[in-house]
Amino acid sequence: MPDNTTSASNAAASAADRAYAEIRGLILAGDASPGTPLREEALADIVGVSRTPVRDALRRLEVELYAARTPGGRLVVADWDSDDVAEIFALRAMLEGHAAARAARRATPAQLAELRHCNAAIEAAAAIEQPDVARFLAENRRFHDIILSASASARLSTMLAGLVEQPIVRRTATRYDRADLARSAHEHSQLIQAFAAHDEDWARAVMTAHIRRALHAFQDATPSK
Amino acid sequence: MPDNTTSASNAAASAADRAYAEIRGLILAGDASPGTPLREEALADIVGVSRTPVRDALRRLEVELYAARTPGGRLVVADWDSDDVAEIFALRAMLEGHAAARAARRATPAQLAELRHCNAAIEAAAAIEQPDVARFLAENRRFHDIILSASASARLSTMLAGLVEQPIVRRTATRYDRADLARSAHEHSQLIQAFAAHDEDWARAVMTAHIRRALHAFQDATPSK
DNA sequence: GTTACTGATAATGTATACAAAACTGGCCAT
DNA sequence: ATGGCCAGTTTTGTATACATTATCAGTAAC
Repeated sequence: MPDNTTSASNAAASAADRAYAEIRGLILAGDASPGTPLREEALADIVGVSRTPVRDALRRLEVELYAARTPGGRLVVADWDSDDVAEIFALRAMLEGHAAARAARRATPAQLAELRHCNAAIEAAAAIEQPDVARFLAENRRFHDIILSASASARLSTMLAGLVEQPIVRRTATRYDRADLARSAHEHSQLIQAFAAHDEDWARAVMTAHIRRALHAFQDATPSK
Repeated sequence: MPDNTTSASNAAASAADRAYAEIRGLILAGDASPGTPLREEALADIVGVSRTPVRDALRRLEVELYAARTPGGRLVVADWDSDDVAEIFALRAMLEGHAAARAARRATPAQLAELRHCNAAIEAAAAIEQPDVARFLAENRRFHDIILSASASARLSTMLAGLVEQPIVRRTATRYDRADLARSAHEHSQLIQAFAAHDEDWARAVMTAHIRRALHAFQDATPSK
């Protein structure tokens, strides 16, 4: 699966992809706080490539709203307040709900099997004493990707691409509640049931609830910022 | 208003913007039919700029799904079947409905006045014997832009930017039904009422209905393709 | 006749040099 | 002091040359 935007630092990827991953990493890690200018040449030096692929990466980050443009055309690290996070989750709830509805209509037996397999891995990662959070995040991401591809809409995939990981990655810094992880897995299994029944409304409702709960889990885990 | 992506061919705009407008024009006019390769150098010759701004333009067109990438990384004009159009309208209905709900909460008296003024222009364009379709389209676009800015969500604006004009521009080729135009204006006035009452649900419902009706008007006006 | 390979060809990806525009500081006038 | 203006500097925008990768035609082996 050529999902190079997911993997952390694929050495074989193109210079533009490496620049994208690295700069996004700087932003998400907080090394570049909101408002910090993103200067092409400086970033080119950091990444070790020329300005051209850096420009490419910055354009992508701008579309995904990691970066914002000043009136004069310069880029700075975007500022995300709590309203922004709520808005992201609201949009995710709508769009992923829609994707789930479409997936319920189209899901093939093979895709259902894949989802079950994936969710089993998620449960395994959540069930143990010290939950394997990295594994959980990776498999969770894959679960949602499978649904997205089952929904068979390039537009949805494009729109959600910029939305999915953003808050999740930040939350990685905080610690996960084991109960939350188990709840996620349970909601996933409900989702699979809805797909198996080809019930669009059910799938949409479960997905919407799933995302909304994630919002509140996120807010609870994030002190105040 | 720095909305350069809307105007047809702003001579003062940057090379990248001109390339974007011109290439998109080629696609929407049908001069480049679906599947046609979009070669950077050839397009650079056509637009009269170098490959660099053409690359920029193509990246934008790719994000907005005017162009699709082949497995090897080459770009071709994207193919839009009727399912695709229906999907675009479904997404627009969700996202613009959401925007309307947010706008209902936030709309200022100044924005309401602007919307009323704008809709008066739309009614004027629709009321005359030979409707001024160009004027109608321009003002209609402005109407929706005002709502979008009243919704105060950069994310929504970004996401909808790539969605709004696409089917509308194509429909320009077909002739508009005068009754459709009048209906649009009427629905807009309902929308303004909902904003004035700060009723989010009402605004969302009216907007959703507005877009869904537009879908069916579009489908009726488009023979079969 | 079909398939697998190999080289030529043509496209995109990257680096760098140059042009244009925007920010910064200081100066001058009020 | 404050506000506007002008030059220097920095930063982005554009052009072009080079590197790398994908495509395709032709050929040989089966």
